[in-house]
Amino acid sequence: MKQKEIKIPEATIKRLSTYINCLERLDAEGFQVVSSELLGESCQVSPAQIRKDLSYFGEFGVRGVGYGTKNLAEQIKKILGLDKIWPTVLVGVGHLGHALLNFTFFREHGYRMVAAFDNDPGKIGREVTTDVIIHPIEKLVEITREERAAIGIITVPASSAQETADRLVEGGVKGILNFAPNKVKVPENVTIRNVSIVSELDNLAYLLSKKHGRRRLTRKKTISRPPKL
Amino acid sequence: MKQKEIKIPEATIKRLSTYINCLERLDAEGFQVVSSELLGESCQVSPAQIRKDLSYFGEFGVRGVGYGTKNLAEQIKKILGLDKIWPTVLVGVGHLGHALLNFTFFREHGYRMVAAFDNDPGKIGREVTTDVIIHPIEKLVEITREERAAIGIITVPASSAQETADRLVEGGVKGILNFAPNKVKVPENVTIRNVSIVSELDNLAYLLSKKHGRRRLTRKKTISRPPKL
DNA sequence: TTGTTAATGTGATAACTATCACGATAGCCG
DNA sequence: CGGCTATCGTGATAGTTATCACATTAACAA
Ligand SMILES: NC(=O)c1ccc[n+]([C@@H]2O[C@H](COP(=O)([O-])OP(=O)(O)OC[C@H]3O[C@@H](n4cnc5c(N)ncnc54)[C@H](O)[C@@H]3O)[C@@H](O)[C@H]2O)c1
Ligand SMILES: NC(=O)c1ccc[n+]([C@@H]2O[C@H](COP(=O)([O-])OP(=O)(O)OC[C@H]3O[C@@H](n4cnc5c(N)ncnc54)[C@H](O)[C@@H]3O)[C@@H](O)[C@H]2O)c1
Repeated sequence: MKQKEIKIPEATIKRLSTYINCLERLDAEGFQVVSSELLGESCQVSPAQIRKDLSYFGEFGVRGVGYGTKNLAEQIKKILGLDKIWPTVLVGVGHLGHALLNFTFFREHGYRMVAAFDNDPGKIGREVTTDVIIHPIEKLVEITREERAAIGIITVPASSAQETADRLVEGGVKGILNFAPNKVKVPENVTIRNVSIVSELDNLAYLLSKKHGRRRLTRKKTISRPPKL
Repeated sequence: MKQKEIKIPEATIKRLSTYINCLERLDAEGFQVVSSELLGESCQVSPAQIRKDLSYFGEFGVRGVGYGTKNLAEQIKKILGLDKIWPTVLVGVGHLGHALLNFTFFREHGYRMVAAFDNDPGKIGREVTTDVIIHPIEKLVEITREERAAIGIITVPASSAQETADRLVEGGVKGILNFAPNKVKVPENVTIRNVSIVSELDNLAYLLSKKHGRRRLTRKKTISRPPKL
């Protein structure tokens, strides 16, 4: 496949990440070779979708046979840049930050937590995991620079999210994963992704109230005005 | 707008959830009225997109003026079913489960944690928050039924995710939010949403390695075969 | 070597989603 | 009360993503 300046769907990238997981599980179950059908069954994506997703990046299978399980996982990791280590810092060691720092899955998949920061004096200096201690927020820029962290994770309250993002950018990170519910602004050359757990729940609530709630009103003009101004 | 059997884009629902947040912030900042432009600026969505999203559900604005901030937030909550309380249970009170149970935002936005479950005897009976105690996993079906929980949150290790989902379904939940990295199967009438934090990070890694990595190879046939079988 | 088989890779097509451009209209002011 | 202005609501259009269908081809067996 030619690799011109083809636009790759964002959804494809998201799926590739899940393929890795499924492939690792299938590999553990003893499948040395998987067809797009088996992989699709395993991660709930249509076989055609899988083949299309992969076709953006090259040819990884053998016609009439399938894909080498280990090999394909390896190739996808390379595509996603997970063959390299990504030094990562986290800001805001509260409930969620603590959970993320203790999530071993990350370090097993290409990310290395190199530092954590908080502004609560009571937390400074504590070891969260064996290799990460909590630094004062004032040292964020310095340490982030020093460690050449490429990714920053924001788990501070919404009110501090923007200033935290600014500091991370100053520290030189190129990507930010933001768990605070408000969007933050970053320069052009920094990538930001927002994780909105609440939106996911809300989505669920919407689907449930549509299916199990009272009947939907049909063909009725629904106008709901704001109070007179 | 007529409300026939129009298909509403999933992306619209996701955005509606974020609009609520932005509206609440703008309201707190003193804006009694917002235009689609201001709201769009605030939550980084185009004004046209916002108007289109809303138009699926009715007319909520005043031409030449804008939307009543409080009113619009209220209306969107009604659309998403957040005007009702959703009794919710959580299974697996580890690092992540603990963080979610302590996330006050949920209860302020229509969700009520009615019970938590774990299979670790050491955790049973402990109070996680003032109103939630940890029950043994064996009582899941019974208590979930009793409390009429509509939503279940899965924060157990991947290996236990499927059996947990099965129990939740047996307990009568109609929607599941799954944080385990593997997809689980549920009956037709139950809605499942997967939250993949790792995928989000991987997405970031992909974008970064594309932008900041070595030059992309262009127009070269990239074939990477699995080892000879 | 050649035919058979199974599963890939991909162009064409359908479905979905976002953007645009503008007509409609509420409020305001003279 | 009529014209002006700001902003909504929406049909038309462009762009994006998923699905389909099948030609292609590696492996294997005879
Ligand atoms: N807890 C969850 O399950 C959950 C889920 C989704 C989103 N979030 C979001 O994640 C963020 C953190 O949530 P949490 O529950 O962990 O909150 P938390 O209050 O437990 O933790 C916040 C931490 O950030 C620190 N902090 C505050 N201001 C800071 C600053 N300016 N610089 C550095 N550190 C600072 C605090 O000391 C605290 O340790 C919030 O924005 C929340 O909305 C949380
Ligand atoms: N920690 C994170 O930041 C994070 C992020 C993304 C996804 N996840 C996923 O969330 C899940 C939980 O992660 P964690 O870090 O909280 O793990 P954890 O080990 O801290 O917690 C798991 C909890 O589940 C309980 N448990 C195990 N099997 C159970 C069963 N069969 N029934 C009931 N309870 C059971 C354990 O006793 C434990 O309390 C995992 O699937 C993980 O991949 C975690």
